[in-house]
Amino acid sequence: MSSNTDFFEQVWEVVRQIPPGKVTSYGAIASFLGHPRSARTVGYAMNASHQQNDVPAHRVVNRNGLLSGKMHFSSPTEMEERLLQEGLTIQENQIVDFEKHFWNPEELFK
DNA sequence: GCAGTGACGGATA
DNA sequence: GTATCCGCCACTG
Repeated sequence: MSSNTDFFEQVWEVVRQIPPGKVTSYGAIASFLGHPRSARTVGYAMNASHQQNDVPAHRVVNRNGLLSGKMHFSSPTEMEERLLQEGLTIQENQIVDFEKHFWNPEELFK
């Protein structure tokens, strides 16, 4: 039976597949799940992903490469520090060369 | 049940 | 390129 929160689980499942050093956007995940206009809900799922332990929400940023959700982590610097550890470069709360580190869920089918 | 809000994104002006 | 509006889904008051 599909619950109304099934969308959240779908989002978490995709986010779990994001390889280290890579990032994706809310819209990309939403579109991959068949809801190209539900990027906001993806963000909401990320907020709820705190109860999960295998969801690297720090690898999900907005389409602008901006760390829009850093303030929602345990510490406002946790997201940035974690991305830096994975070899990414952060400047002004934004990922440098975001397009180069962008990971699309379609890669799962490769 | 209605209105407002949110870790967004695309279209339009 | 900037500013504004609309849409989408889930949650709260």
